[in-house]
Amino acid sequence: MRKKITLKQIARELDVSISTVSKALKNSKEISADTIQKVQAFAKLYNYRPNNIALSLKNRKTNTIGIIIPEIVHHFFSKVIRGVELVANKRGYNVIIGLSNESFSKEVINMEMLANGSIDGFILSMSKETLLQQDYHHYNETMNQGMPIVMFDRVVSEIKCDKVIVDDFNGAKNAVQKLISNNCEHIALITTKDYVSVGRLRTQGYLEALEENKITPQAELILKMDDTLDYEVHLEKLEDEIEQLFNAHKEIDGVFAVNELYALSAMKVARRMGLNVPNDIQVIGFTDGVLSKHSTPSLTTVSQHAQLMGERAADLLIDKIEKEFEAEEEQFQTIVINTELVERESTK
Amino acid sequence: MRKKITLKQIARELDVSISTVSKALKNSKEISADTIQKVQAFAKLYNYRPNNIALSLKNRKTNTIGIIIPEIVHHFFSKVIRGVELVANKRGYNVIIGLSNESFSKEVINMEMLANGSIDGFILSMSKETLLQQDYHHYNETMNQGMPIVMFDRVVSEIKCDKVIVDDFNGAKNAVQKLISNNCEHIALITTKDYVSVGRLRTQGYLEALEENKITPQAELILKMDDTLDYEVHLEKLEDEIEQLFNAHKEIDGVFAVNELYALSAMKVARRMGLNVPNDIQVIGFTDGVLSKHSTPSLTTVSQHAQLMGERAADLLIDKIEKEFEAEEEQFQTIVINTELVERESTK
DNA sequence: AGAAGTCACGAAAACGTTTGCGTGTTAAAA
DNA sequence: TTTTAACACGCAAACGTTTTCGTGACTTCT
Repeated sequence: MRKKITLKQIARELDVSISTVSKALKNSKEISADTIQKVQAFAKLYNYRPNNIALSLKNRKTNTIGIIIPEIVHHFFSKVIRGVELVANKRGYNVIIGLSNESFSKEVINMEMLANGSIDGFILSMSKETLLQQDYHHYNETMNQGMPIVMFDRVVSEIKCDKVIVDDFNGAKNAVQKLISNNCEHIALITTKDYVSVGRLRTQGYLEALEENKITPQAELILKMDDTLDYEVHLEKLEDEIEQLFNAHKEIDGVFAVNELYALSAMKVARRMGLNVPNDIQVIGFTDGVLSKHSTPSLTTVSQHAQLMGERAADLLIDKIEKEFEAEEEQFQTIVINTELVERESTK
Repeated sequence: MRKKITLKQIARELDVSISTVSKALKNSKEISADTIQKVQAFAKLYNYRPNNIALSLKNRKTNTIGIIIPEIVHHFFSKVIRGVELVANKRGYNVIIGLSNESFSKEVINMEMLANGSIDGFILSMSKETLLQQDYHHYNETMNQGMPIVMFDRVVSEIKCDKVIVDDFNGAKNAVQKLISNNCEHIALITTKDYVSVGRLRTQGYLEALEENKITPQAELILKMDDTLDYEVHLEKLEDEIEQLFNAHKEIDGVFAVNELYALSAMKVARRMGLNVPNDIQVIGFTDGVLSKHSTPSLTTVSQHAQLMGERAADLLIDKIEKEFEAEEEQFQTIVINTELVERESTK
């Protein structure tokens, strides 16, 4: 087992200086053809590779981007990561991940770990806890130190940085419009509490679609779940509440849910109550998940193009990193990713 | 926007030497209380943090581990990552990811990118293409340079390194035994081609269970899918073949599938043919996915404890990294993770 | 043959740390 | 008062690169 070889070792073996070796490997014309040949042969033999860390230190650039997400076991986020990784690799960058686990403190810790020189910039989506506490100092501190940040999906207007978001409002609106066009007259909304911006926007889209069609929104048809609960408990409670809703409002013939699981639960409850999807009740979910495609009936959803979001975020970030030197006045942009209604069997 | 501050800058401002600053920050007793106080106050004011890259270079240690997986948009792998991240963070390490996308060359490229000093060790699962080509030189080269590797799930005996694997054989055997105990007499197997070791082992488990129960395995009940196909095409073909199988063998009353999707497809086809799950036909899948839990009927599966695998792999790797100095003769271990049969609605 | 230019290479600084050791100043011991 | 010891700090090397600049040995003009 021979360890990695360095310039210094090559230099010693070949009895030349370190600089000569370095230049020879780069085919510098300062070096004679003889020496170049000799050095390169030796380097190849010993499989020399420049040490990345040394390069990073010298160049004050790591060619690595950090991505911090609340959770990785989640289709949306893993698709985003894939997108990020895709363009990052293409552009010569590595990706280092940090999971906040929806916790504020873990988010802060993780960012601090990476911000100390390990990476050139951040791509991140805020944890729910951060969203709740509305404490954004760590983002601003990081940016103040000259580290660019691109936020995606869960953003907040108070933070000035580049952003990539989904057009939640129109996505929801179009989905509900679809239900209306399919002759639904009593459309329920299953959503989360409002502190997450995306939930709020989707609710607004729902309301807007109703109003445009002269349908008076009914508060009783809106179910707001508390999604900070433990997963298992949550699911049971969710089904219970949906069942109550359906029982109290037999007239419901359409459901728009802000995520896949809510939509699936609605279908499950409906079936349990003897209702047929999509004949008695139509359902649309919001997400990019895998459940929708494989459920029975398969679920019509609003696709978020998660991978595309990752790609755009990465491009945005790398662009900013690489033209850092032009210290023109900061110019932030927000990219809005359009949603797409993927029609499957849960709607007519 | 003030950039990150360094020891040198603090030293200059306070008119002391760099070493004094460094020592003061570490509360060295070489330094007077006065100076310590002064330096620390200044450092706190400017939010000084040691530069990680410089530390990595100096210590010849990055405190980062690289993980290379074939695909991230996949519950099994993202759960593994979560496990790795969990213990890595707890033990003071970062995680950097590389996706091979099931491609040999991408795997090699990615490993080379990371092996040049960016990380202290690898955790990886082989790509299908690598498995097919049986070209393992990059693993051996990496290990020869003193970089420890821990492989998980998809492993191969030719490579000498630490491994974390699932007990595929017994997992499969127990699942099939369960079907048999539930009075299934004609059990079909839906699997992949044999080049992936895990597929082969699961098949063996299936056969073993049959034999132990004096049931003669029938080749016609075994469906081997070619999973190198494009996903969509694959799915259609899969359903077709399952349907043919079911039609040709109406006596089938149990199905064991080597992954979630195959199991789900089997249920789908069965339902389409008017069969009731689990009354007419019982189904068990192999996986840790999210589909099983939320399908209707929900699917009985062999859980792989993916997160646990990640945790064990990370511990194994970090242990090796940290006792690297004891250059005793290499000792590799293989950790076998037991599976667990999670009973749901697709079995009686 | 002396001046000028080319060639091929080495020295050294820089990136930001840590740390062993040397040193000047002061205080305590002889 | 001289020797010794403690104290508080600075120097310099090291990690592995890249790159600017300097320099000795030839070659080539005039």
